[in-house]
Amino acid sequence: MTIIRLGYVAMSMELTNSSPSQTMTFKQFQKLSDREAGIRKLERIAKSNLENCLRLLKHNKGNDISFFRFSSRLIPLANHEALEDWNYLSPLKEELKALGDFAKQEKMRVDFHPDHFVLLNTPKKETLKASTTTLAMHVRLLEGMGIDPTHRCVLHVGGGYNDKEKALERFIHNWMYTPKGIQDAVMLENDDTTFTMIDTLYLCEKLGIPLVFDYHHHLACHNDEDWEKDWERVVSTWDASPLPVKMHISSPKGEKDFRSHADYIDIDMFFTFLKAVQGSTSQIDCMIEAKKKDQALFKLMEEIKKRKDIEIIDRSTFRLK
DNA sequence: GGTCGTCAAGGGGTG
DNA sequence: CACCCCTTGACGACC
Repeated sequence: MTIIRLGYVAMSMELTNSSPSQTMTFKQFQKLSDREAGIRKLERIAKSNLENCLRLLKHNKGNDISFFRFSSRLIPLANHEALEDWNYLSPLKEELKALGDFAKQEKMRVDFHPDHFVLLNTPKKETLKASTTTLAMHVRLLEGMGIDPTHRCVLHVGGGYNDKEKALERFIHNWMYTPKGIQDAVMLENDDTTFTMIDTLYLCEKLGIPLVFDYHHHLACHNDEDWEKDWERVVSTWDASPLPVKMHISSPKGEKDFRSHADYIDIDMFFTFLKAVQGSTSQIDCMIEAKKKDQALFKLMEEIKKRKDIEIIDRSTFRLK
């Protein structure tokens, strides 16, 4: 019997004034006459983001939620090339450790999803360098928290560049030049426009990377692939991971804007997926990507509780009968 | 207190 | 090659 654990992304719609993504744009930073004062301000914003992030984890604990994606904007301008000399880690040591200690103490699965400008298959050297720098920042933050970075960063395969086969091969080529510390942190996700489940499986099996299956993306971009037929292969990409199988769950906003995320999760679509994977592995962690964030998780659980074919474990975890 | 424009990134599509 | 749209949340300006 497969345990299903739900998580949500980055911010809460319930907790007020708890943004972990407050920011200062580079344009604002440049306007400041005193660069050192600007850096101190960046540090104050980062501290507030980390403190709010800890509040979010405590909010999660209070609601039995033990699966959470950190915002990738915790440290504003951390990977900006004009601030390469800024050591953002040392002034944030305590806050990072507090976050990691709490997550470990409460046995929470926490991870990141660096945004879609992080591209490992780009043909441009500068873009690859910036992507590697951004990934290195994510790994450093995890290390600062005292959390093993293994399989904590979900990425897309990248751009198609008018030649999908070549773009896949370039991923492999660039991967060989990617530091091992970053390789170990990466998971790959099928996307909604270019790289299907089978395309992504090709890379994952070849390079030993866990595949995060996004069912909504699959419905948007599948090339007539039968996902159920190859689901076992997806599960196998997690064999060597210390973490359970992970997937993304979201629902289309509408027919016209099918690829956009709806406010909440369509329970019927979710259960169509769950029924098909039932029994395939001991646990699946489902990251809810909905506009209403934690409220979407709570609403989904309310609907799930009404069903007769499930057994509730806690406020974010259940099992199919 | 809503609403709109701006910020930042790379890819992708159009002309 | 030029342009604009995609996406995200924050935030300033405006009435």
